[in-house]
Amino acid sequence: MTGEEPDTPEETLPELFWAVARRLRHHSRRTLEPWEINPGHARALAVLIRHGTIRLRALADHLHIAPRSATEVVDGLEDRGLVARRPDPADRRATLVTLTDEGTRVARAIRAARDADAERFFGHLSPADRDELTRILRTLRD
Amino acid sequence: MTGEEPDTPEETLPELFWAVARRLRHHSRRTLEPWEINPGHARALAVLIRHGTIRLRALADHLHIAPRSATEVVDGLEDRGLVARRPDPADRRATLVTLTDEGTRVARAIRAARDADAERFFGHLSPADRDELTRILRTLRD
DNA sequence: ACGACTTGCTGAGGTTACCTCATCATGAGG
DNA sequence: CCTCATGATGAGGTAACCTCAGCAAGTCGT
Repeated sequence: MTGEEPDTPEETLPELFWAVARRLRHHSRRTLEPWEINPGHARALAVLIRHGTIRLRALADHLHIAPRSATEVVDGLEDRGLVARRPDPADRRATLVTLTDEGTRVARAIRAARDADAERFFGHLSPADRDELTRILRTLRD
Repeated sequence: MTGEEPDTPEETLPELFWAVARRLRHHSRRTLEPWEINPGHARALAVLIRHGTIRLRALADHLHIAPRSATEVVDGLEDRGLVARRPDPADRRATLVTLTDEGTRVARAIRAARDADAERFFGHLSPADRDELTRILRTLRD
């Protein structure tokens, strides 16, 4: 018997928004489980597959974290054999981070799984509603 | 010159959603600044003003955190003089958490500020779009 | 009315995902 | 070259969670 109660609804827009965010986060956490990879690592893989080989600093910028923190993320991915570091020939201070073959495979698989998951999550909406939502969210983002 | 680039848009719905969540979070963090209160404490105050005096355990359930963690949140609020603990007359194991006068005042002020903030944030939308968004988010939450 | 179990809170200590600051090698401009 | 800026990282810190153990107090079966 868990003590959980169905929290009072209270429909302000931010609260609704966060309730959905919560569900979406849980969803995507479950999606990542098969790879035993955490959200931070998954985000890094997504950046790498989108931008290709980039400097650690650039990776940090894309992830909106400090360079020092990116070092740790890359350490983790390197330990798992998903990325490799190599010196930047153009600047010997810098290190380039690049996906290994395994990393590329995993990154692609995760992206596919994420897409499928988004489909399940937003698929309950009619196509019209999805367009509406997209349009409205875009307004809010800018 | 910050190294920030305007991240590639890439309009999948989850990404859009998280981009908005990000903005909303920053917004509400700034809203809380005047009270030098963190989001966790603010959430607890919101629960307390909504539900009145409740057991620590119940507070934990509403916040979706472990009872042990609620102990810490209450410690923090008690240090700031915003809540008080008192024994539950109905069960001497339990402690009731209650807002002090100051806590009530702060909680109300924060709620007002949050409402105003939500107004600023979602106010860019037409009333029709707000209704649409509310309806769609409600669908996604359930 | 007593032993067995459960529940409510909290001390001790751990984890995760970040952070800053100092350091060192390297690069760029006067 | 000398000064200053930049890229990565070691050292160490913090916030917000967690689990587990322990203690006091409630509940239940007999």
